[in-house]
Amino acid sequence: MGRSPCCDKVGLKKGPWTPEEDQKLLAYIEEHGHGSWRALPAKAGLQRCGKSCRLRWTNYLRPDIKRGKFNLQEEQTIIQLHALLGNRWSAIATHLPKRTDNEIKNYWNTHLKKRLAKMGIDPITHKPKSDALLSGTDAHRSKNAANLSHMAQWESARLEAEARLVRESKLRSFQQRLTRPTTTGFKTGWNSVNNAGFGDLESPKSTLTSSENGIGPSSIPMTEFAGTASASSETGIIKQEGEQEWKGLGGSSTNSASFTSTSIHDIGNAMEDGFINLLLNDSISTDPSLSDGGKESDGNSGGSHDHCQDDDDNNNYWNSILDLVNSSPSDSPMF
DNA sequence: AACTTCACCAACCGCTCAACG
DNA sequence: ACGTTGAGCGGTTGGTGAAGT
Repeated sequence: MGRSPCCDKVGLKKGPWTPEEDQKLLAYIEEHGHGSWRALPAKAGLQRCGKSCRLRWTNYLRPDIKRGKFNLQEEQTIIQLHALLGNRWSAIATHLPKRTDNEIKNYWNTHLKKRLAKMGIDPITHKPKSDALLSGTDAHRSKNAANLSHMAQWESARLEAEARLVRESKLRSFQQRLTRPTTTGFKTGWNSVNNAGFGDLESPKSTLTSSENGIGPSSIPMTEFAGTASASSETGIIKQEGEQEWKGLGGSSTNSASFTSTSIHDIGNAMEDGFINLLLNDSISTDPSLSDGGKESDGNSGGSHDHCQDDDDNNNYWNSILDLVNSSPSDSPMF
């Protein structure tokens, strides 16, 4: 798997792009498409490596890019998807129309990560920091320890499920094209994306994107997360089309210790049976201010909440994440 | 006004994976 | 089956402007 020499080649320019270079690249792609990135620079008359051209195009020049400040909704989306997907920026980016993975990554690193840290939330685990975990009563410590264990279990399951989904989605995508175009609910949602004709759009996305699409059906707007300031319902959870396939997502209180992901033939089932309950029932401690629309904490980060309230908040937080995943890009951001 | 520190973000680097011969 | 190549992804760096001293 040799790495391409790329910009190591002598004579190739590096560093910031000039307006002239941008113009050349834009003009060439508009006329010919990018084709082979490696071959593009020579054809376009650029002293750049193909990789540099590709990055410039995907992160800056592409016409469907939205630039500027992230709004509250976008922040919520990033935080909540990050809680679920981790640093899978390209996957997260598919839920944020017109935003690039690079931009999201930068925004996370420069804003959101710090904000969460400031709120006492570990930006990696999206849980209260360890020092917080170690404080409190024995009962709380015990519970937190259990949560850690569950989180590890969940993470493991999630990764495995994701990997499986990548493989299966490709197969299923092909099969679906041959059979039925209709979709309802999350289990087939990704097929709707595939069937919706996105195939002829340029897709620089990796298999992770496929996996991600597999989780989320299309056509559901990313609005109003649980517990957000804008939440419209009592619970803050929007009932989405296809939610019946998520039955029990928020209401069940059965113990999820039996969850295994070794046969996640259908990630929906796996999520139902497994980490959803696990998350919702075991009350993963999360700063409630997170659920507050991603806004800066107003200072009542848990202290004024009783135990039940914490559980509700946690449920809402993770519900909202799952709800979000149950949605998909309102349009195709990248492709 | 000069200097330092901080924040932001475009771009690069290096790794991985898939396609292809 | 194996090696090579192209492309994508995530982590990191470095330049630049803003804010602070």
